[in-house]
Amino acid sequence: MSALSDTASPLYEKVKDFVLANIGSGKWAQNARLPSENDLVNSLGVSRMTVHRALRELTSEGHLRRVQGVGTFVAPPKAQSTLIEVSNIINEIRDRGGKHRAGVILLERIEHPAPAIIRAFEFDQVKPVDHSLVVHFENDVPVQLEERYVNPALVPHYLDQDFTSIATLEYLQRCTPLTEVEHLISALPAGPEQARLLQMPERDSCLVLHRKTWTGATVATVNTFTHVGSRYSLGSRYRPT
Amino acid sequence: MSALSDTASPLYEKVKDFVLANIGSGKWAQNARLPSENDLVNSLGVSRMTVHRALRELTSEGHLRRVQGVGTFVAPPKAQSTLIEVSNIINEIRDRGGKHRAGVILLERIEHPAPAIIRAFEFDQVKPVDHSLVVHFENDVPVQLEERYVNPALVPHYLDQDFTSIATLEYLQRCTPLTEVEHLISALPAGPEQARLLQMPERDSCLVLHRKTWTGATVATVNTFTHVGSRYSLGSRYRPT
DNA sequence: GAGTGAAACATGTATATACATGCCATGTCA
DNA sequence: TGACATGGCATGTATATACATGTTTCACTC
Repeated sequence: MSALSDTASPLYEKVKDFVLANIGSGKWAQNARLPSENDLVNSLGVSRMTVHRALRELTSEGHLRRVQGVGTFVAPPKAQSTLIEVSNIINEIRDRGGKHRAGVILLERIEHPAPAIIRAFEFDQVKPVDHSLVVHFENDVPVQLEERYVNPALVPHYLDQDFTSIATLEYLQRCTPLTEVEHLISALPAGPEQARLLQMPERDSCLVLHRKTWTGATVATVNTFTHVGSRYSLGSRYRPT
Repeated sequence: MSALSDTASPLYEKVKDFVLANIGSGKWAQNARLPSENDLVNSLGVSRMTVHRALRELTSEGHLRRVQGVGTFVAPPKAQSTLIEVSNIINEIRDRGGKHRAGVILLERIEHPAPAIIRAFEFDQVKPVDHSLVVHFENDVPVQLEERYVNPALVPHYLDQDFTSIATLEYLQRCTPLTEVEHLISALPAGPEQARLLQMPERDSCLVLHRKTWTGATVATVNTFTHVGSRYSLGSRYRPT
């Protein structure tokens, strides 16, 4: 009666999956202490070296934190990729000081079968997709337009999210064990709809961030249009291990 | 008479250092085959598990490529960070097909003590810095302006580089064992000089990539101005291990 | 009560051993 | 000459064992 899966993957992979599942389900919360290696040896029925390898790899991947003589702990959500701070515009406005006000308007929110434009983004073509359109304000001036295509099945409680208080990219980052990320950044003249929503002249430039996230075979896409005049920028910092 | 260092680090670390040293010195060239695990066991005097761990970690770090039943090989220089394909505009133009021509003009190339603007970039303030200004053309139309501040001491043979044939970011990526990378992307109206060099109206938008690379304490900076009308974009794809 | 030392316990490393798995070259047989 | 089997060799995994190293706890001593 083992808690490990019965797939064909190696044992140490099963141990890793077991640990990740417990973290993902919330059973082992952030900074919580894991059972010791010997506990896992007893409860999982594998050798200590196997457990040790699994925990060591999870540590080097950033999921765990280990302290010799003390124990193993769930690491805070890691910066899984670069560009994660990108477009967290709510925080940016907040950091500018007290006299600025951040605001958000949710313009549209529908669930619908994937149309052509979404199929082009390689969405799972069967299930409906949550499409939402959000405008970010600073002092009642629109500075950013976010267009999201997210498969709700992928993200737990995605539909319950409060878009006004939580940065969406940050939330997605937290919840999706992403397997691949693609960023495309360009500067394009605003189309009619973008110009209307951002209250800007129609041919003025938008800074566009197209972000595509894979989790297994499913894809989530976020397009962010930023009014150039707003002088926001997108940044990232990467520190290799 | 072991080939391993006599520092206090663990054995498997010494094996890793030994392998990396042989790769770095060029003794084991790219795609060359390494001695087998058993060979290394005999020549280094450590157990196979220790050798195996070292090689496994180097593989997961992207330095080696291993094929079961075949052997271990020196991996091609890894994509050390995301955004590496960024701005490799020479390749992008070449990939568009035969009817396009890529061109480059080196406008300015001086070595000078770091002025204020460079000190602001946290350069080593003592040594002179190579400053160069390069314009990329497609079919005689300027599409991109690159402004580089590089410490020549950092990059071997940097001054001998042929800017017209080799993508600079690619070259820097190859040569510098970077410890940290920062990207800042913004869309800004072109200033007088940028407008003149890119032959564009002065207030039209530029897509600007500011790239700052640390190697230890020294810093290299590349600013890239792309004319929005050229419809080039900056992209990256990240695949976590 | 304060300080000390040792036990208990955690992770970290190193080794020997065994077997599994995959690739390739060699040799045999048709 | 071609197809196939096989042995050799490479990496991959799993285990038991031993010891090293760092932290906490707790009992004992002064």
